[in-house]
Amino acid sequence: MPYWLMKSEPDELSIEALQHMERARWDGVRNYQARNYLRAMKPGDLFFFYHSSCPQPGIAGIGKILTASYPDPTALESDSHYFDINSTSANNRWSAVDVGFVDAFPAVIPLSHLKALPQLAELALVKKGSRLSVMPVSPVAWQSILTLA
DNA sequence: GCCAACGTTGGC
DNA sequence: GCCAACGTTGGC
Repeated sequence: MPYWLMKSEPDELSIEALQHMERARWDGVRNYQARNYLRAMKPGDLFFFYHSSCPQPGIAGIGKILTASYPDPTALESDSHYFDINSTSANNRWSAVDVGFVDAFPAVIPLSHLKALPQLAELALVKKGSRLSVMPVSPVAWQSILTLA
C-alpha cells in the first residue's frame, strides 16, 4: 500500500477542517507530476497532510484516499480560481481524488524537524527548490516521520 | 513582502 | 527544439 504526502494551505483545507467533514475533494492540482501521482492513488492509501504557506508549515496529520482519481471539475468552472481554459469535459487535463480524515497530530511536525531526519533526504518535500505538492513517501520515511508525531 | 527556484508558455 | 520571459510556489 503506497504512502503519500499532500500539501494544502490550511486556509483552504486544514486537517482540523477535514476532521469535521465526511469527505473532501482534493482538487486544484495544476502540476503534471503531482497530477500523475494523484492518478496512481488507490482507495485506502494513506497520506501525510501537510500545511503549507502558513505560520507553522509542517505535517499536521494523516488522511486517507477514498476514491480513484477522476477529472477535476474545478478545471471546467470558469469562475473557479482553478479554471483551465485548455480543459474540456471531453478532455480534462487535471485530476482530483476524494479524501477522508484519519488522524490529527497533537502538534504539527515542523518542516525543520523533517529536514533533520537523514531517512528523509530523498523526500521531495525537503529538497531544495522542490515545490511538488503531491509526492510518494517510502515506507521507511513514513515510519520515521511517525516517530516524530 | 521578499525572493530563490521552478514549471510553463510561446516566439523564433 | 531552444530558451527568454513570465507566473507560481512557499519558506522565511
